Amino acid sequence: MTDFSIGRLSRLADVHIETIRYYEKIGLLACPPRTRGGHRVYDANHAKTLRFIRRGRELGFPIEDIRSLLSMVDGQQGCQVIKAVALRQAETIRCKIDDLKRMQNLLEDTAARCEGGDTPDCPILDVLFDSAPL
Amino acid sequence: MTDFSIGRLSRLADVHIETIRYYEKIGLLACPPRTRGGHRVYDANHAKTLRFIRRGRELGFPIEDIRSLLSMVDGQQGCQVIKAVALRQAETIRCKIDDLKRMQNLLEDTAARCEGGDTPDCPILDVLFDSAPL
DNA sequence: TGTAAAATCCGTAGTAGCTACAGGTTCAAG
DNA sequence: CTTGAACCTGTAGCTACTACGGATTTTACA
Repeated sequence: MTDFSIGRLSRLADVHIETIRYYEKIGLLACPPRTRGGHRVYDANHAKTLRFIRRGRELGFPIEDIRSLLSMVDGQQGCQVIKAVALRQAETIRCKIDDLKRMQNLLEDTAARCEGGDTPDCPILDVLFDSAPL
Repeated sequence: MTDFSIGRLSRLADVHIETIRYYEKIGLLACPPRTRGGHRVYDANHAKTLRFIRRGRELGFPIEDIRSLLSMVDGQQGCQVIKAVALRQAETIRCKIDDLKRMQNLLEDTAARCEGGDTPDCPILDVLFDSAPL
């Protein structure tokens, strides 16, 4: 009832089969028991953990951070450490957003100044050839 | 006068030596002449191209896009194609920003609701265990 | 129960875009 | 002429998967 194959787990958690095996190989997801024939048999706990992992990846956590978070779930660290990891991640993301915004502005402003004609000088190329910092 | 070693080019363009050799290997940067001993000798054109590449990478262009852009510089396509590449890149970046903003909001909101105490239930973990879409 | 198709197995290699070595050679300053 | 910095090549490693090939197992149907 509560047991399912890797294919079913894949659909349940929306994670590719190969990725599930990969997570097992790197020790992120516990090895499940096997059938006599060698097929993996998962249960609800595996599914819960795998969704946790997928969710963390979606939020941009590196694998090693997710590994830490998972050990915290089992451990007794309370919230502080977890909160710290989350805020560090939020800060990392904020920096990425700022970088991307600068890129986007430069690209769109430059493209707007480009008439798209056949003139030999193109402001986009000028920007690319210009080595001023972003 | 206008000639320099790979180390000097590296400092001029702010690109690691290994990366310069990598760009040469994948055919992005022209092979420079060599000294009798086999050391690479660059000139101002190499430097200009390399800065173009670095700038493009900073703006998030994939290598293959940069390769296209470089061939356009030599070619006669005019601005249209270049503008299209730039706008496509701007759009890609906009999507990335949107994704990241959603992640950041979720992380910061959740962390704010976390008291950081030793209570067994942590809203951050709840969010991670929750499989609702972002 | 037999069989055919779908699912799963494992291991390896490939992806992007570098980075880091090891072990040797060459160049430039004094 | 020596010494130490810079350079050479080639290979392996990084992150987080993805794709493949060829064998085996499971499952659904007759």
